[in-house]
Order: sequence, then C-alpha cells, then structure tokens
Amino acid sequence: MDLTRKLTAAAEKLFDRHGYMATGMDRLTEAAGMSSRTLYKHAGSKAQLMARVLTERDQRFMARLEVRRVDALFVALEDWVRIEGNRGCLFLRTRAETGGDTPEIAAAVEAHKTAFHQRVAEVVASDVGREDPALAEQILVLFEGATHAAVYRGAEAVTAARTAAATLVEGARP
Amino acid sequence: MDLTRKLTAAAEKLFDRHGYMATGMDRLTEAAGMSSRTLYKHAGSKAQLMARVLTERDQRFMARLEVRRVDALFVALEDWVRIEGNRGCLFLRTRAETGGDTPEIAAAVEAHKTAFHQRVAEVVASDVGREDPALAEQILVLFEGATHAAVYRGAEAVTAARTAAATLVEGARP
DNA sequence: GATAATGTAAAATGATCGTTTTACATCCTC
DNA sequence: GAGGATGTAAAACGATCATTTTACATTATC
Repeated sequence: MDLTRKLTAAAEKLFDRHGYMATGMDRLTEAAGMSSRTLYKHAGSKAQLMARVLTERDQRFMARLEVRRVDALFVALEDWVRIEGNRGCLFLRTRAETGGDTPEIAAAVEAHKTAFHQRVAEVVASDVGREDPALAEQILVLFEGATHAAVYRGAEAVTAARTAAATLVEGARP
Repeated sequence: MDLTRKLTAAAEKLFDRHGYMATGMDRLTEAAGMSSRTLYKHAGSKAQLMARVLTERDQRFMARLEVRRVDALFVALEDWVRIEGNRGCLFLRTRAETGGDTPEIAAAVEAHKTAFHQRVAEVVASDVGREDPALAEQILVLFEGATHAAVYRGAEAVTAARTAAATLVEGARP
C-alpha cells in the first residue's frame, strides 16, 4: 500500500468531483485515510498535490490515445467518459479555478495540452497519410467540444463528435 | 448609476477572471466601489450574485446568437472571444467549481445550456431548411469545442470550428 | 425641517482554510 | 534491544472566508 498513490487517487477523485478550491485538506485526510502530518509529507502542499494529480491523470489519459486512426480517438473518449465520468476537462477547470496564478498547476496544464495537441496531429497524420494541421485543429476542437458538451448532453455529444470527425477525415483523404 | 448593475458587472469580471471561489467579497466591494452593507443589500448572497451574473451573461450571450446561418454562429463566437476573452465557458466552470451543489447556480447553468442547445437547433434548421438534430448536435459540439480549445489554442480554434461547421452543413444540405 | 430611505466606514462574528506542531505509537534494521 | 524511520491523533496556528452589526452621513420627499 503505497501511501502516495492512495493519496493521489483520493485527491483526484475529490478534486474532480467537487473542484479544487472546494475540496478541503481535512476532507482529503479522511478520504485518503491518513493523518494530516503524513499527508503533507507526501503532498508537499495542496497546489503540489493538485499538480501531481494532473500529471498522473495526463499519463493515464494519454495512454488511451495511443492509436492510429481518428475514429479510435473518439472511441477512447467514449470509454473515458463512461469510466471516469463527464465533468469536463479537469486541466482546464483547475487552471480556471486558480486563474493561472499557481505556477505548478499552470505548468502541468500547459504540458498536458501541448502533448494532447501533438498527439492529435500525429493521429491525423497517421490516418490521412500526411500532415494536415488544419484538419488536426478541427479534430482537436471536436474532441474538446465532446468533452465539455458531454457534461450536459451526455454520451450523445461524443457520438456526434465521432460522426463529424469521420466526415471531416473522409473529406480530407487524398 | 445603478448600483446593482455596477455590482453585477464588477462581479462578472472578477468571477470570470479569477474563478468563483477564489474571488472574495472584500475584493468585490473594492471593485464595485461600495460598502459591504450595500453590496449585500443588492447581492443577497455570493451564490445569488453569481446566479445573477450568469443570468445576465446568458442574455448578453444569447442576444449575439440571434442569427439564421450556422456560419454566423461562429462569427458571433469570434467576436465574443475577441471582446470578452477566452477563458472557457463561465457557466460550466462555475457549476464545476460548486460541484453542482448550489441550487441557484445549477439552475442558471441549466437554463442557459438548454436555451443554447435550442438556439443551435433553430439556426441549423433555418440554415439547411429542415430540422436536423444530429447535425445540430455536431454544431453544438464544435461551438463548445471552439470555446474551450480557444483557451489554449487561441482564435485559431474558432476559425477551425467555423471551417468544419461549413463542411458539415454543406454535406447535410439537400 | 422632520422623516425615511439609502449610502459609507469599519469592527465583529463565527466558521473554515491550509499548514505546522506536539506528543505518542509502531515498525524494520543493525 | 537500541535507534531511526514512518505512522497516528489532535491541538494550535494565523489567515481568510462570507456575512452581520454598529455608528454615522447624505439625500429626497412630504
């Protein structure tokens, strides 16, 4: 039982469900099942803990996007939403909550979004056989839109994004 | 000088820029230029103030979407982002920050998103000449995606969404 | 020119925040 | 079996939170 893992997992759940600011450290100690002394030994600070949550989430999320076709991106998102829920992008939400003023959080968000953009561009290139930055931007927008529209439209939004992406990719194929 | 308007305008700016939870009432009194006594007479409570901010923003936003063609929706979004900035959807952000646990806020968000969905469906119907719920869902996803991708991709995201929407609408035209 | 409404300035309230500290218990390891 | 990590439990820290209250000034109306 790695306490750091246990803490990070509990923190991700609470931060995702209730927001960063609204989640108090006492709630975290209770959820993680450890004293505040131990929590701070592993967490450093609340902001550092949040940054670690984001970094770990980035790895878990990006691992699911190791695909070759655009359609598979949206299948992965369907899975993600079914398993992790549809509360929007935790990265953007956290940066918005902190106004971008917390350096470690802003850095984690920046790293994630850069990696995400690059991955989308790679998948698009792999799918249509050449680099197509304009199409990649469109797919990225569809993906981001599905993530956030799913908050109030549910899985239907992801399906719509998947269909739209198929249309756009088909039109761009040589 | 209507104090309520002045307060609501100042509150919208601060809430949008720094987040709901991170904006203290003392910062609000200072920004609105009034005593906390007067502020509470007009605001009721912080949550009620936020709900009023959202309701007013909804009106201002929806007024810009009174158009007949899908392309004009994205032109309106380009304008909005240029004027109001690109910090994502304040409605979704606020609901996420409060975990949906604040009734007046949750209601304001729900009302806005329902109206927004309906407006998109209307514009799509007006543009392609018949109701097309599937296309409307795709356009909604593109719009939401442009809003959130613009946070880190800038205006380019809105342009990409606009182009993609044109492609999708063209394909759906009879 | 008294009254009632509406404002300011500022202190007080009690709760909660993130973080640290004090005091004590286990547990490997040499 | 002594010593050093590593843990718990709980109090204490000072800051900050949303909100209320006290005391006083200004203005508009009858």
